[in-house]
Amino acid sequence: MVRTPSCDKNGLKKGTWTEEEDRKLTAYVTRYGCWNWRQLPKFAGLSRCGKSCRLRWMNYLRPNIKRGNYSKEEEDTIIKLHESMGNRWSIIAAQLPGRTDNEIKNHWHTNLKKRERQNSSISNEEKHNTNNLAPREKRQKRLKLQPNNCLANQITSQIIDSSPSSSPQPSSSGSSSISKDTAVATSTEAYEETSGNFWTEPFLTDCSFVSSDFLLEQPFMNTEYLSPVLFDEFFCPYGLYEEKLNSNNLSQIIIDSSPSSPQLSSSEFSSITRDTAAATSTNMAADDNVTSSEAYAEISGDFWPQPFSADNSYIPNDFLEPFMETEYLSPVFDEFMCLYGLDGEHEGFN
DNA sequence: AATTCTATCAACCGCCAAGTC
DNA sequence: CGACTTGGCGGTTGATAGAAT
Repeated sequence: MVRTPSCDKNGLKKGTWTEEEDRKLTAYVTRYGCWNWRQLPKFAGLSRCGKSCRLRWMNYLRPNIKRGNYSKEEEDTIIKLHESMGNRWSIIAAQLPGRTDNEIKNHWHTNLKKRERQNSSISNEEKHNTNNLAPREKRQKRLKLQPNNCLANQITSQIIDSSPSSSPQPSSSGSSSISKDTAVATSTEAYEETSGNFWTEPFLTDCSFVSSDFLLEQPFMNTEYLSPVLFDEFFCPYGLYEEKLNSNNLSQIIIDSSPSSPQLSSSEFSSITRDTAAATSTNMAADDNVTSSEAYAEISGDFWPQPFSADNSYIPNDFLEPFMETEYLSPVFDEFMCLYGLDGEHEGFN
């Protein structure tokens, strides 16, 4: 049932995933999220293409994947949805928590298709014509199709309503991966709290488990040190951007990227975080007798492609110590600490 | 016991839409 | 505005387990 491992022309491994590879991928995505699937294998130490990693994670390693036999309710749902929507497996999967589109597709082809054939004779001319089309034509037809089925409309609109493109959220790809994976990276309790219907409602993260008063009291709120990106992300869920930015005289950058607030597009977000780095570098330059461009390079340099290799030695280690004594864990706490070389010192919290 | 057939499902492939440069 | 990149989707493949002969 598994493919024999082989390598493609670029030396990337193909075929069955080993336990070691699974461990590496799980460890990396759990800790850092999938900030870029294409780059991810390089930093996770995997000789796989990004697509393969994504597929493995989405279909097998992701938390809360339900495996094993399908209940009658699940099968009925699949059949009903397939009747109304055809092979739109991702939409069908969205209605079955824990099931992946690939798994549903396989189950359909191996079990349910036969049952449906037995139960009903296909008389619909439209269906007949559609089934005779080449895959590409089917896809084009499907994309042009205006759903006229109530159930299909209802489900599609539900999904669109919670999608990043229809609500004012950060980037579709960026934010969805951040929000999903941030939840994964959080402690178990927090993850359960934030996940709920997480996979179908990815933008409803509830961060009420940390008090904003508590954060505002922390020493780093008064510091001039500001991480270019992770600091922003760190405060993002708590809606504390404005306070922090104002405290750093960065009021020209008014942002609030909290998941429940009006959002930014990914381009807006990245330009703002770059701007934040630039502004921070100006402060650094004043303090450290370096040019702002040098400081900027130090901060932002390879930050996006290599988010955890930035040299942040300008942050004093004792700066975060009081915070490390808290029981509160931010969704990006690990990343935050890792960036400053403090990872591992707070393991007791988990 | 050996061989053939069938079912299963993880993984690959190509295409497309959206985002970015 | 066009080229390029990325993530996501659905169709398909192919190795293997288990059943049938």
